[in-house]
Amino acid sequence: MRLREAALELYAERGYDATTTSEIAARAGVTERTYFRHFADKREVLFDGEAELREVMTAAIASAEDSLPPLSLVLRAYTAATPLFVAGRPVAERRARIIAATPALQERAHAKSAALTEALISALTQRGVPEPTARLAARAGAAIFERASRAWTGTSAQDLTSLVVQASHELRALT
Amino acid sequence: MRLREAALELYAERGYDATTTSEIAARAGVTERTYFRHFADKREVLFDGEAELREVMTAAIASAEDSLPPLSLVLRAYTAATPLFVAGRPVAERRARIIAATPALQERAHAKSAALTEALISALTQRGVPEPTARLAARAGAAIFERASRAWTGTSAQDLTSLVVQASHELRALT
DNA sequence: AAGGAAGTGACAGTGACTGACACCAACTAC
DNA sequence: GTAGTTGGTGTCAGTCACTGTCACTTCCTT
Repeated sequence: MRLREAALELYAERGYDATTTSEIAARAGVTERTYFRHFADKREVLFDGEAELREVMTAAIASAEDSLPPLSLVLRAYTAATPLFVAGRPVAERRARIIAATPALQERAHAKSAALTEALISALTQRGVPEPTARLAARAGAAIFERASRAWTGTSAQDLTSLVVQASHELRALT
Repeated sequence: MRLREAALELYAERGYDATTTSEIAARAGVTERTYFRHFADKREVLFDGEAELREVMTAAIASAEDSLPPLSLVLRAYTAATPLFVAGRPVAERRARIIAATPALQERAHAKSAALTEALISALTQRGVPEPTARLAARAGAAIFERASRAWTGTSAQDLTSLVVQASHELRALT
């Protein structure tokens, strides 16, 4: 979508607050009205990989072996999504800079990851995990993955999966 | 503040989307402009206990005994804040209903609790806890407290602190 | 009494977002 | 082939969240 690219450019060039949706639309060669037919609001342009991510991760939970404990299911979901992260790397980096500079976008980012966590919880409960346990597992998994992910983008050398395992041990050590 | 009460009433009566900031101001007996001198935006009226909460919790971490491990510090912070939760109970309940019915407010709520987590992380690192460990502990603590808090509002019978301990064991069992 | 700080009202302006209607392609049915 | 349907778009008008600016009051200080 050209709107996405246009927004990415403009937000990077002059900042989120200083760009109007009308400008984004203009750079993409369409009308402001058309912009709002594709994205719900000014922020949403930067957050539409989410749906695919959610599907991949919930599918990973749904199709995992029966023997796995809840937290492993969650971690499995995250590692199943690593191809998406790797593929989206170049865009994700530009995006991250913009979000880091814009409180309104950070808010949306938190909402998205909260929604993702809810989706994982729902995938777990559909497999029979009781809801309170599912909540705890999903949030623990998110914490573990965030920790691993930070280490990953920091060094960018190691394998993500092994970093996840390592972070799990760290969490275990904390409890 | 009368603006807070006015907003609470109007959001409950006709819903968040269907009330204007102008109406809130009018019910409080002031101008819309005055509303925006007190609150940054239409959502913020419902979220200003946050500052006090953050101070109490970070102070609890800063003033705890030296021997406590990171996760205990975080849980200590949450239990230190329970008087605030108890005191704010009646308002919190009305507030919760409104937030549950309004995606925009849920977004803000997530942002607030993320900001709180960041504050706890910072309080931990100021005590010498390395940042990655602090992040993990803060997020684990948040997960534990959420679980305990849900059980608390559900039954409303038991002591919150013991529910926190119980939730900690649940998390330990998951790892 | 003079002056400064803090809170407010009035007013004008920008920009995000919505609803309604018309237009134009491409594809389907008959 | 023509009619109708579907999906994407432009246009226009309108609402409302939010901001900058100026003037005014009140209260507190010196």
